[in-house]
Amino acid sequence: MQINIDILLTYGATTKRCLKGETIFTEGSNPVYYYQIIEGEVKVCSYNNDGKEFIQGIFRKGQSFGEPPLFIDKPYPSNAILLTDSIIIRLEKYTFMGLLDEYPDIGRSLLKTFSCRLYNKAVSAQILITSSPEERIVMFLDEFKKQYNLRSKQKIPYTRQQIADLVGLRVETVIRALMRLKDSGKVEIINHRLFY
Amino acid sequence: MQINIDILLTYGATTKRCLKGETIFTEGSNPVYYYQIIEGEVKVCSYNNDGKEFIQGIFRKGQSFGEPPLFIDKPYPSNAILLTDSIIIRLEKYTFMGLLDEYPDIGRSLLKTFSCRLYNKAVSAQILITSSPEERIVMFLDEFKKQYNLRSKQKIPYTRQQIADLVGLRVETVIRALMRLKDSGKVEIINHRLFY
DNA sequence: CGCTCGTTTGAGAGGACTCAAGGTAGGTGG
DNA sequence: CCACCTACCTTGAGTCCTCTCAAACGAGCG
Repeated sequence: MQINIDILLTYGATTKRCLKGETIFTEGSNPVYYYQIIEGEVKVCSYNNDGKEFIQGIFRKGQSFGEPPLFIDKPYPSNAILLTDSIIIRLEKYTFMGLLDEYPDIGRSLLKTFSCRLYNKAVSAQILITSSPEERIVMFLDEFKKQYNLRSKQKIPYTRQQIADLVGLRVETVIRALMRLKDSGKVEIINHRLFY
Repeated sequence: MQINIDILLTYGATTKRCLKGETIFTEGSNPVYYYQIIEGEVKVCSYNNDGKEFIQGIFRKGQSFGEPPLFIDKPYPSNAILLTDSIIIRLEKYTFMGLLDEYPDIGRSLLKTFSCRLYNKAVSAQILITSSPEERIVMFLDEFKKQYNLRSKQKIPYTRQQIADLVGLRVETVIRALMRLKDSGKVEIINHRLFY
């Protein structure tokens, strides 16, 4: 989802520079803004009782995030945290709703975005119930590449810890699985960098 | 999501009686219809490489299902199978899109539905990465009750197998976890029937 | 009664997790 | 240019517990 920045500004949106590690919203709080990334990276994540982190998704330049709770009367189920220094533009919830009324196309593309996300969630649920760590990781990598239309042997822009948090495993397990995947030729690891 | 049946019929939707076990659509096939349940129950599920089933969701009377792929050019990521004899109404994809144009309210409520589902998926991802079976099940039951606004000590309308397939465990594990939950007083089991 | 579908119980194996420690790369500052 | 720091990666050993397989029990229905 991406709304033209000029339109957002016309509607009174404000931009803000933020630092790596800053929190945009937290689990349990009530949604007030529509957010879109002008520059930088955001992770949306939550924690289970053990304190284990699960990354619902990582959003990059141009993408919006955290919209669903705006439409239903529920607090955020997750946290949004900056992975890098970023510039974020945000628009007040009610203004955003007005904008939706004015521009039916935005509603339509939001439907598309949500559809896409639901699709991805269906796939990632699939990943989460797969028992073999190798399979989980390969499924995740496949999905990642499909999402960004990448060809073979791309550098994977995730740390082992992030992969672990995305597929629901522990770092050590991810590392050991990646080793086996390297041995069987499915991935390449050059100087600790992962390629697929 | 629920569209008025008369409107659907006006637009040329057709209703059909179907039998328990029938498949409405299958993983990998291309979406052609919007579906809504007039009577009965549908499970949307997929299978991982081990053949283990994962239930993405169970839909009941009045609900629509399988809409997201209509909006993006992707095949279904899951199968839809009838859990009971049912009556299903379906509308051709392109007609459905036209209907969306005519009735902005439908688009709006679809956004709400999708938001709800994304919210639930966020929660269920949370469930899937939780290690303790007891916790998984309790989280699932909590979510189920919240979704339907139920109070305490409700009969849970799922078989152990279905719970297992919903939270990503094996039947036996679910049964043993339920036993422990019964012992600790968190659930009640009367004559094999589960209450929470 | 006899079928079917769902539930229960037991024993054993495998493998992810945990904890603890050490290694490596890239950036910073003296 | 080197020492240091931090974030990330890697390895090992041991435990725990889910999964697997196999078998039996229970309830509902024609």
